[in-house]
Amino acid sequence: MAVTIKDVSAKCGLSISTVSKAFNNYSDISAETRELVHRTAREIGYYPNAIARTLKTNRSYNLGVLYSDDGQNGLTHSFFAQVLDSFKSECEKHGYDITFINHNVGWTGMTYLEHCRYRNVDGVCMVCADFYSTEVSELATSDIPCVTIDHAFNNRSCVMSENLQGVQQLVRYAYDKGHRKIAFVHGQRSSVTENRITGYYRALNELELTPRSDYLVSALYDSPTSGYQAMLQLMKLPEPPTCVLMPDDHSALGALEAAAELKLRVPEDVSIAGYDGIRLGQMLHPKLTTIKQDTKRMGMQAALYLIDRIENPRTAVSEVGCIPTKLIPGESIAQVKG
Amino acid sequence: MAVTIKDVSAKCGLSISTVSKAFNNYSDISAETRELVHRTAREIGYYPNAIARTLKTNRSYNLGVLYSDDGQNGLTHSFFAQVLDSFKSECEKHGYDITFINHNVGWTGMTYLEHCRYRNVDGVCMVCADFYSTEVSELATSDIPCVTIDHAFNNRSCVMSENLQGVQQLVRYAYDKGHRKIAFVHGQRSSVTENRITGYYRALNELELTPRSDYLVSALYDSPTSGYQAMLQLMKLPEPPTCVLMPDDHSALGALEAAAELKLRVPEDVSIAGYDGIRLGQMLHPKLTTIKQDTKRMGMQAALYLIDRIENPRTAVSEVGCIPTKLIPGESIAQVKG
DNA sequence: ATTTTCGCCTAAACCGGTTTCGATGTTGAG
DNA sequence: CTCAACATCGAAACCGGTTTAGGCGAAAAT
Repeated sequence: MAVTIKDVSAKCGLSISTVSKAFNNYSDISAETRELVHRTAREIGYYPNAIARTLKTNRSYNLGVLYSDDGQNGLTHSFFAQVLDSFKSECEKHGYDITFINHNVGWTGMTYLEHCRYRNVDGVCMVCADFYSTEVSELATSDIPCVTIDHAFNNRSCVMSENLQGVQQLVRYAYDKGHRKIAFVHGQRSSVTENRITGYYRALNELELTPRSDYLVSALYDSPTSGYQAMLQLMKLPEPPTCVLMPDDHSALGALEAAAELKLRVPEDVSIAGYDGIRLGQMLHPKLTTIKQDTKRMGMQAALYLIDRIENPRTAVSEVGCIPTKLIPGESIAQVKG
Repeated sequence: MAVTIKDVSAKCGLSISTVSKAFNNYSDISAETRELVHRTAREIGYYPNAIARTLKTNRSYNLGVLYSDDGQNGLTHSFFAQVLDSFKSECEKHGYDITFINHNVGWTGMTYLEHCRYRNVDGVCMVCADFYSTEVSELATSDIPCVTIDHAFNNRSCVMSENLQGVQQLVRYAYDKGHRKIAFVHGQRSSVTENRITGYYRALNELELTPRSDYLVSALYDSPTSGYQAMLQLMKLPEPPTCVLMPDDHSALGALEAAAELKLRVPEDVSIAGYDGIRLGQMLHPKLTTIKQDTKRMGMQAALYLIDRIENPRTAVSEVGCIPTKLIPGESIAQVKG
């Protein structure tokens, strides 16, 4: 059914090798022949088959994307979806397709690394994965080029959102608005969380506020329910905070819900901030104060790093890209009188 | 680097063919030999390479996913993301990976069909695509098994959300709440839109309400801005509707915004409904009245249909699956006094 | 004892390309 | 006129599997 290199070679009256060389711009093919081959190929709709090419060259022009699908929401996760979307379009510009790497395929479970070899991916990008698992680090330390997002492995390229600075900026913003009792709700253990907590403490320190252990609360990312509970917990304190920084916008929605239930007006009675800058945050009343991550640039940068490592294995060094965040003032942090 | 069938055959002292056959459960391999092969494979971590297998068998265990990435938000589109997520996990259960099909890869543009052949996908699922384009229908009428979601091609399997019934149900709900001036805002031209408009008219007809052309407004899917404008347009009418049905939840958010700007309370002054049932709709005040589409089941069903066509090319017939929707009452449609 | 049948395994072709190496004809230098 | 250099092209090996056709020894049938 599909048209192969044989069809082209037959139609041109040339050998298969010559056609292949013409397509790969070998220097020992005359300009006319090359032209003839290309014209004929276009005529009969020939494209070299990726599978066959891969088998011989071991270059699939296929990149793996690894994320933890164990969590309830994989592709639905808005941060991940945005990064992925951008990563994907950059890859396509360079002629790469993408494939999801997982360990639940059909048979007896393959590991991530095995899945990568099974599909001959040229490289792999890891986002929102469980970076502490042995399976992930096995892949990270393998010979397969890889880039990580929001986590740094030794000697591997990575793209980091400036989480530390982001939270710092947010705390300062709250401080400038007159808040002194600023609580921080953090997500699950991860590099991101660690950086954000560090940012929180660093900001408090800078502003000469004494950290209180009851103002540091644990919750889950992307979970309104969990955010709801964290908010309740904080508001029940004998001395509740006047401003609460949530792990992300979705959990902030849970916090807003909790505030509403407690008959607390936002931001008059209590201030709340999110993180991520999802579109819907700006459609709320009050508009959500939040930190916008530049997901578009993160995905693009990751793709560029990865492709660079693949196409220039010698010269390419592992790079670390820091992508700046941006504070979106919104209206959910109120000005407090001194 | 990677371990191949040769390594297994060498270690077992068997020929390559025997190893291959042992792996593919050929009957002319003794139980002991088969056992030996499998054990050795497990020991040295061998998995048959998908690329090599595909080349010979023309079965890639790879499925294409086609969606229109021309729109601004591809993977970010919440309906699409949900369907895809479910489709993907069902595929993985059956040992299939997925690849995105597009026509922007590297070179001179391949068509969708060419991309499918280029990657040897076993089948392709089309969602949120431009079903009216020649390129898409070329693929749909090719010999590659395919399944569509929310659009029916002749003689091809498809999964349809019950859009007609969904809208009908929504109109009836509004009617039962006392509304008589019910406007319908629809999205871009597509089967979905056509079905929904039909559902709208059919419901009006059933309820003996006379349709008014000024109550049928055009907007865009997934666009708060567009929803905002549509809402303004409707509210400026000399005789504005008391209830507005929006194309989806996101555009409903735009409509809510417009209402707020016009100092209209929802639902006291005007009622608004969405479509899709996104999580955030239920976190608003008032909670959004909407129709929940069973995206999970849609994705799963599509995968099952597609895999069935692939694995049983003889017996499989094109099937049409209708996935029921569910009304989520919410609070954004008010009871109106007769 | 000879032939048939069977059970088990291997050799080799093949999938659709890429790439090495050599063949051929042409040209330029000596 | 001879020989080297160059420009073009093709034959064949190869990538890692699958699959067909056939080989070989042992058991069963004649």
